[in-house]
Amino acid sequence: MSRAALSASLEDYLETIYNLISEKRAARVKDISQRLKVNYSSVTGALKTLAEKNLVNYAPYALISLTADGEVAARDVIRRHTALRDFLIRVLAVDEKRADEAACEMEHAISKDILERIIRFAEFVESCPQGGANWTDGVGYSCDQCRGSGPSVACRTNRGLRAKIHGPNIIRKTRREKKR
Amino acid sequence: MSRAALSASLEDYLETIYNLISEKRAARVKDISQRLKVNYSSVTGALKTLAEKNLVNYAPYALISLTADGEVAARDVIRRHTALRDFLIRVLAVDEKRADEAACEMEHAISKDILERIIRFAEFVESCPQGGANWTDGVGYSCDQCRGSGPSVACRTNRGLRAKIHGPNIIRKTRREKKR
DNA sequence: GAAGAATGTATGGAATGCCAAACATATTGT
DNA sequence: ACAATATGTTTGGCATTCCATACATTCTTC
Repeated sequence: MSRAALSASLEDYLETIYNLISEKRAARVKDISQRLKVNYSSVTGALKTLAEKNLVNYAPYALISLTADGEVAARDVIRRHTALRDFLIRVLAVDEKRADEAACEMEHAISKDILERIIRFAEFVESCPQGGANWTDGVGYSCDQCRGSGPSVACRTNRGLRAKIHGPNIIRKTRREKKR
Repeated sequence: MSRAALSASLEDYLETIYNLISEKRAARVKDISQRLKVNYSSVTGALKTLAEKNLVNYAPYALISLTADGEVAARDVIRRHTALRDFLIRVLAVDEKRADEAACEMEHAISKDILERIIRFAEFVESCPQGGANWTDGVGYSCDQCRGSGPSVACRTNRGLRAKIHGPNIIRKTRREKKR
């Protein structure tokens, strides 16, 4: 099929085009160029590539729009971006600006499987009263019972359980895999 | 700071070299090539680049070692890899193989700030019983208090949201994915 | 210790993705 | 309407990173 896995760069273009269209009803080379901080000519080049892949409707000097396929692909990227952003903000307490920047960089390197878990986990942390952790700058995380810096007594009592649930300690050997 | 920010590719080479040296006391072109699934000639090329940057000691046909700077850089990559891997395994309950693969891809796209938080958060989840969430395949996350058939008091307070997490409707089966 | 196997290097070429500068088209202001 | 300006395109060039092929060196084995 045509599902030929887009490069990070092309994903960025798609995402930007989608956002521009939702915000301003139209995407222009100039705006894409500004957002992505690349040269006009880079944008033209990318648009041609995306047009070849049938993801954007592109004609010289005309406004740019997404094809149906392009919209699907863009939404997928944005879903990853949003999920990561939410996770960073809600779970790791990263401020919005940084979370957005970081999501930008990480969104291209995340599998569906892990994305799902991140989404679920963020939802869980948000909704489960037991799961609430608080980030204290310069200190780390604590929950209401564990306030202060180190783990409390209560926290220690359950270590065995934790270990049982999550399995024994982890081997730290790394293995490499071919990239994209 | 001669820190000229390495490419993802060069980081992979460094990491691999480091691991090979710790495992086998020596890094060879052949082994690097195998681990990274690239051609011998790509390895030679990368080694030259790394040598120019004073990160590896490279002489044709000789064993490869890291310089002091190279070792620092490699450890930094590995720290990111390990932290991500641990987080994925311990917090998101991803199986080891996948966690390792994912860490590989994400390790190049993560800022120091966020890395620190991830490390702290994983530590927190590990040590605080209140922060422990459990991933149930096909169901999602739950905490100990939310377990079992009936919702606990704590959970009832949040019933609407909890239904979203625990309810049978949102998540159906584990989905397979490929891509990338 | 030399033939053959294994390992490593050099070269040339391909794909991606960026930029600068020259050129083309469109839009705007008077 | 049309000159000035803004926007978009083309071209050529550079850097990265990979591969295939041919060549070079080192290691192994008889």
